[in-house]
Amino acid sequence: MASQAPVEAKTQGVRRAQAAQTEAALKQAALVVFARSGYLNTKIVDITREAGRSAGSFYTYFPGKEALLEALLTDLLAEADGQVGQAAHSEDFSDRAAVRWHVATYWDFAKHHRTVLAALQQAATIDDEFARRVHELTRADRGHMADHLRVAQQQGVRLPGDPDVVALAIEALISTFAERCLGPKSQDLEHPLTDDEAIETLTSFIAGGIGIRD
Amino acid sequence: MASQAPVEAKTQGVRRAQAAQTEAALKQAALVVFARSGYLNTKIVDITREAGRSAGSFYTYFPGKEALLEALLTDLLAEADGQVGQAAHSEDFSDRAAVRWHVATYWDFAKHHRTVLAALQQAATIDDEFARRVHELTRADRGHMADHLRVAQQQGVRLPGDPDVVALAIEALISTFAERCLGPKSQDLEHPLTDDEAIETLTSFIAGGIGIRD
DNA sequence: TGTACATCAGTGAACGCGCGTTCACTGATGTAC
DNA sequence: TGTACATCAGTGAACGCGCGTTCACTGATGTAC
Repeated sequence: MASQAPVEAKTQGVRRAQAAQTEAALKQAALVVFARSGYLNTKIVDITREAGRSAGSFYTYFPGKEALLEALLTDLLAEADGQVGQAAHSEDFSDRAAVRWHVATYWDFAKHHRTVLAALQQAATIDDEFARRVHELTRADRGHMADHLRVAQQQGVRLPGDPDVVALAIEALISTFAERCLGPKSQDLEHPLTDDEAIETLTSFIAGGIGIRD
Repeated sequence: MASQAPVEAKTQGVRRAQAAQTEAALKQAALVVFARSGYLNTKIVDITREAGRSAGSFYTYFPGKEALLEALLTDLLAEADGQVGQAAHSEDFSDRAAVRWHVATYWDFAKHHRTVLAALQQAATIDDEFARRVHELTRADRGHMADHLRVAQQQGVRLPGDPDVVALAIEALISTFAERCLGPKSQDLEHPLTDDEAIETLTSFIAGGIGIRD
């Protein structure tokens, strides 16, 4: 496997590949351990042990646990950006389908990235810088949603409050509900939901909540 | 002040009073520091310094930070129990007023106890035992709410999903929205809401969300 | 292709910081007579 | 009321654990000639 590297990469190649592999192994191991114990409970050696490396090896790639989490966040954003625009969607939240599209998109995202999202949340708890970044990241979403809500307003929908406030409420609802259902320590429901049930329930709840009468 | 203690309490009284005062000072100081820095970032000496005592003094009253938080939780529950039944309320969530009553009650509770609630949340992040207790405490609320939703269902209201799931969604919405608006680090809104605006918006959102057409 | 030297990923024992926790001590309060 | 001793809240320096971080070392990979 590793010995079958491309011929043109012979020079410097093995070392570079080794390094890349170790860095990837550390990130992957971090995801495993974060999911098992949570970001805050994870020690550097937990990660290196899971990755099958020595403790010192960690610092070749990351100056600390925070930097590793930032790398995971960068990966996540890169992946998310890669998927942007892959599907056009309606701007108009007076349309239930537009609401559903947003709910489903966030649900899939939250499901796929639940470990990193939970880790970011935990990091934000004790680290103001992470708190700021998480807040910044979600602000875009809220603004986006508020715009959609304003469109709906112009269509005659009577919102339960200011669009920015309602957007905050929707975000609170979806993200916390997703966390409780998908999170590593979801103990909240006896009967686990299918994705579709969750998305349908959230969509109906939000559609009704913002005043869509269908 | 301290020297004007009641005459009948002379024997043993000063010592007991001193002890009680120190314990209270530590709890009060903990609330101040938790609000300022968060539970997880708070060190024992931060609390004793805020209380104007020495580090060692802490352990006369609490075996550790967790025990202090548990004491604060006990106080909170005692206070909440003292207020139970002070107002009868409608069981029927097909009535918007019943929904509003619940929202307002939780909102006042969350506002009054926001520091302890945030601290518990943080403790639950790294401590399974606290996670279990928080989950246990909120389960009662969810069950309560699910019952109300079932009543509404019998009144012909078409819920967006299973009553237990909808109750989970409502709890997620209210608690996270309250945390974002009231929490020590609420940076989420440019224009802070009045309590009434928040309660009205939440009530309308939830009433619409569970299918009440008013 | 071969040899001698340079570079670098990876190791793990050791170091040291931060902070929780202890403990010998002080002085005030309480008790006994 | 007074005296001698006992108890206990409170002190803060010191101890030590846990864990992040470093660093001298190894062996494999890469380079020069």
